[in-house]
Amino acid sequence: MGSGGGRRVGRPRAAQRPDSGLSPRDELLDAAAELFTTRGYAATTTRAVAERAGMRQASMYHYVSGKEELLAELLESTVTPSLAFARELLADDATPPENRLWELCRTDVELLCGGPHNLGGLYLLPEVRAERFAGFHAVRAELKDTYRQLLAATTAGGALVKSELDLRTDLLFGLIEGVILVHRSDPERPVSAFAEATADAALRIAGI
Amino acid sequence: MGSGGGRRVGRPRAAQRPDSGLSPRDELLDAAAELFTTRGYAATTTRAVAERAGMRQASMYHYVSGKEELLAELLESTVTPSLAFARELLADDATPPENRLWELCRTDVELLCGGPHNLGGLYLLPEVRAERFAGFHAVRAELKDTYRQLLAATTAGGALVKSELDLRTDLLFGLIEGVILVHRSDPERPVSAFAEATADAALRIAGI
DNA sequence: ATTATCTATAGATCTATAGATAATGC
DNA sequence: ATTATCTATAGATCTATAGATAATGC
Repeated sequence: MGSGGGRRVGRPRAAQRPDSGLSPRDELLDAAAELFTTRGYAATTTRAVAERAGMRQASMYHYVSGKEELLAELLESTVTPSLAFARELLADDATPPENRLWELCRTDVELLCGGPHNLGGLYLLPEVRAERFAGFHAVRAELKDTYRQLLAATTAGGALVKSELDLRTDLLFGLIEGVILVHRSDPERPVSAFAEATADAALRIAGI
Repeated sequence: MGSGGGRRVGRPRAAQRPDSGLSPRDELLDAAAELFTTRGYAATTTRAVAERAGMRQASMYHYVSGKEELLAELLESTVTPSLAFARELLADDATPPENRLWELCRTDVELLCGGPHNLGGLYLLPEVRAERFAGFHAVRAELKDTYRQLLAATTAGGALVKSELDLRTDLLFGLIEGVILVHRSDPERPVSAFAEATADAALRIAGI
């Protein structure tokens, strides 16, 4: 797929552009990511997404059923890698829980703030709370639970009663997701040093 | 203003409701706060705001020029009290800076998460970045600068070079605003204990 | 023949204005 | 007369479908 040199089946696009190397569906997802994070979901029209992806508004429907599908896919694609890594860390009982928790924080900040668009910013969209995105919420809840388990496994965390552990988990997870706001206000800051500093801060919050 | 017993000038409203005690403009602001925070700004129609406030869509224009004015006013009304209090604290040199910073964090969390609607949630709307809301951004920037100055005045903060101080300020301010996300995910949690716990966490982040 | 795209558009909004109406105030 | 509201609607969208078109593939 992707390029292929030139000749492609089907009517040519009206506005020809240099081949991006992406499949048309990925071009749409990329365009949607950019527009949803900067202008918001409701404020982004199907026309804006399609034209940014290099096609006409109606052609979009050849690849997706509408805006909702684009947002659902973008959301899941951001949280799924986090969860996969979190599960690995949870299983790795050769490393002290404190170190694993730090590493989880650091990679999550990298994932939320790295990449071309501010994908983490999607989490802030009010529309995300809709039932339609239950899949995303389920994965995110499982990720949060991994934070809780790792925190509970630390020396400091082991000493907490449930309500305290829950509060610490919420603050910890809140700091990690809140980092989206910090990144948004200064997108130029180098991500990797920032991710480490945030992981340090996260452990301090957790009382470690 | 407000009630007055009953008899009011002008054509009666089509859908009569018990007197809320608020002026019509405040009824509109209240309705907008609820809808903007839950559904988002772009997704909220002028009709939805007006009817929730108890009047017909067109009547809204008697009080405001449109949705933008409502959002601008709501934004400023949330951040202005924070800044007023922050200035007081900055001037109060009888109290140790550590205690003043803690108090600032605590009250800001109360202001962001207290109140009937999740007003802090307005900060998360993508539309807020628009030039139109420069007034809000200016006030917010001044508030953030107060955090920086208080942090710099602490023993721990005084030892930091500028770039470190900036990073700590960003993380600290990010935690406070990120608390909106935590509150959103569990609005039932009692605010005042939560505000204190967040202030504790904030000072730990700041390295105090 | 199959495919990817296009153009055109119906139907459903949504905003903001124009002008009518039903109260009180004097 | 003044005021707060109403009803009606023009003009500007925006979404999703129908049907045409311009490529390649066989």
